[in-house]
Amino acid sequence: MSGIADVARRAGVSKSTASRALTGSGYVSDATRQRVRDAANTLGYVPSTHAVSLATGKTQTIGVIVPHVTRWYFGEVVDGIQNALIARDLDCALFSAEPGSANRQRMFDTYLGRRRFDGLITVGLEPSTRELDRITTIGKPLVTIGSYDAGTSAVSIDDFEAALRATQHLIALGHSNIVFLGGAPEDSDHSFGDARRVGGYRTAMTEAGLAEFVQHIPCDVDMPDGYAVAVDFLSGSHARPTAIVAVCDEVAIGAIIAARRQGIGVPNDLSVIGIDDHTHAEMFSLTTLRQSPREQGETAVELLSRLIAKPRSTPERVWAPATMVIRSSTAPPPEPARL
Amino acid sequence: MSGIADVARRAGVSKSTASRALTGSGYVSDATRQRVRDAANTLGYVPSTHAVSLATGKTQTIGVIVPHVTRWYFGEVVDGIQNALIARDLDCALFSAEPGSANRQRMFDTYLGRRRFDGLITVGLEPSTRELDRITTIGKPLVTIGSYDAGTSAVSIDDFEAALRATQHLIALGHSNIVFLGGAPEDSDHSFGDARRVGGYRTAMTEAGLAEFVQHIPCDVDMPDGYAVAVDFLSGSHARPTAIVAVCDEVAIGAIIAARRQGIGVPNDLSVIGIDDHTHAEMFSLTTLRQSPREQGETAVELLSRLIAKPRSTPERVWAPATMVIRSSTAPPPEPARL
DNA sequence: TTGAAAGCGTTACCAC
DNA sequence: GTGGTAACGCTTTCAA
Repeated sequence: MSGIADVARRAGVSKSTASRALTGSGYVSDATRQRVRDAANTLGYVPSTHAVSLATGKTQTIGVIVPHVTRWYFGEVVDGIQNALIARDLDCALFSAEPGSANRQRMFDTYLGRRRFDGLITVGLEPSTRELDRITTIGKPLVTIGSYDAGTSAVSIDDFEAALRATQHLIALGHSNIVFLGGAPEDSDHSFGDARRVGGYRTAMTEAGLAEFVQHIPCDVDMPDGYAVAVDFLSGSHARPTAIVAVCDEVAIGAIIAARRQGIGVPNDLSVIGIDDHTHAEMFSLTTLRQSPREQGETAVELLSRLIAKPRSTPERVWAPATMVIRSSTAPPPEPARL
Repeated sequence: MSGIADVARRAGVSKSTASRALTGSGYVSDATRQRVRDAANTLGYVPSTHAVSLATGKTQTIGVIVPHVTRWYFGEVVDGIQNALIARDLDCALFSAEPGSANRQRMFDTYLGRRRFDGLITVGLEPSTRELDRITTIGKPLVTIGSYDAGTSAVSIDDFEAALRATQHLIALGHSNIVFLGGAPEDSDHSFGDARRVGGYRTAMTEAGLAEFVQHIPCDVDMPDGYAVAVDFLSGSHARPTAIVAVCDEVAIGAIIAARRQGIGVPNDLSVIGIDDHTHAEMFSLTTLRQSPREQGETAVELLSRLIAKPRSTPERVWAPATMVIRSSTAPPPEPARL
């Protein structure tokens, strides 16, 4: 574990010169620079990041806050962030903030306060006002992925438009009785992306004169609950819808499985469209709006790096693309419905 | 951003006393301790971790190496680790090491060398000998989850026994033509847990005098590939097996979906058993051996903490439990097979 | 029980 | 171009 002093001695220069040669800041002759580098190499010199941090005030770390890492979207984003970070020689400190957990509170109180990061990326975070307040008073650059939008730098798809297009696709196929499946109930106070998607659906329906058919069936945003809720309402006595817009692919897939279980053919009896293009979407021939959380993670790192380099620059809002991928879970409604 | 000097001044003591009072090391009178604490509180004092690290040599961070975070097992483990870490006031530095990626190499070379962690947890890592070498020469405490076993502290289920029991369950139901689905091919050089599971299956079959039926069908360890490969061999012309032992639940679920698609009834025509008790297992009524990656993560943190506290202590090997959860994807073989 | 001062390993300012 | 030296913010002897 040799330090910069050892390197300097071996290269026959002072610590300051060695530092300059190694970090590339300030004037050093090419000859000395080479000597210092050689010395560092043969010594296997690795700078102590603590010392560097203490001296520079930079941590070379960025913090990532994520509700949990087990849902597809979050996992992909984290992997994307990781990749971008490694390429830039930055460390990734992961903080999970499961909604409602004691640890979340602790994380906000203790961890954030330590400021062991040069910048923060929050993914899918739906902060309470108290939490939001905490985050902003930290005073570190911040980029938000796929969640709230408070004038900070942010990247996400346009949730409203994605759901709008998904719904319009169904309408164009001839459907009228279209249901929106998934997300928190309308009156819930923390519904961010979900709520915008419901909004897009609602608007598409209304604009097409189908306001009477508008129906939002809330459920947890995961496959098992999508399945369970779909089983329930598909077997209900009311007029079964001919199409479903799901809040995301996981819920869509849950619905497809539910339908199959009940002998309801997809897409012949029921069309289903999702949002995401989940890894499993192809397997279920799911028509969906593709987004790439991985790339969103990379983009966020890019924005954050810029913010760290120029702290006073204005926040940027990046709209990630969502492109329609038509597979075979959507089709025109069955004949009777057309009458 | 007040420092310990400010606290000391406000409490009317020296920096050293303030430090002792706050860290709880060394003698301080109760009265002064209280005064220092009050001062720290009103000032909102947060120690600079860099300075602390520099002075103590401890980083208060533990590193977690994981291939990626998008598979169920890994995601759950990481969440478990996170939870345990937060409770101990430790930071989590995440390193992804996707097999074969350029970043993996970079991570091993650069990141590990920085030693910005007091200990390391590797999850499902299947290290090359070069990588293994690198990890051990780091000289930091190490705990391994669900992967190789090199005399270091480790936690995982007994893969061999889990597959053995899964297979025996099928045999007890009356099956003979039982296939093992998933994992790397036998001759692959990096097959760790998978290979042990194949071994358990093979042993159970042999012991039951069913050696002639032994058949390992490799596939990637995820649902889409389990599905694809199952579609293939279930529709093949050869005698279809009456039961499948899947390397994990994701593959098992893929197989179930494949079977359904082909009109093969589960469990009437085909029994399927998995290992994991994946979040989706219940939804597919999957019989499986339950393990809790979350708890394994927590256990690993516990082992690691002990190792960090007493660096010379001997490594511990923890076998996580795997308990059979019988749902309805397994049943006796169809009549013809019994003859 | 307390305080002064010496590190910990860098960077950065300021002379030379 | 280069070297001396003072930070950076804390912990930890060692005296008192």
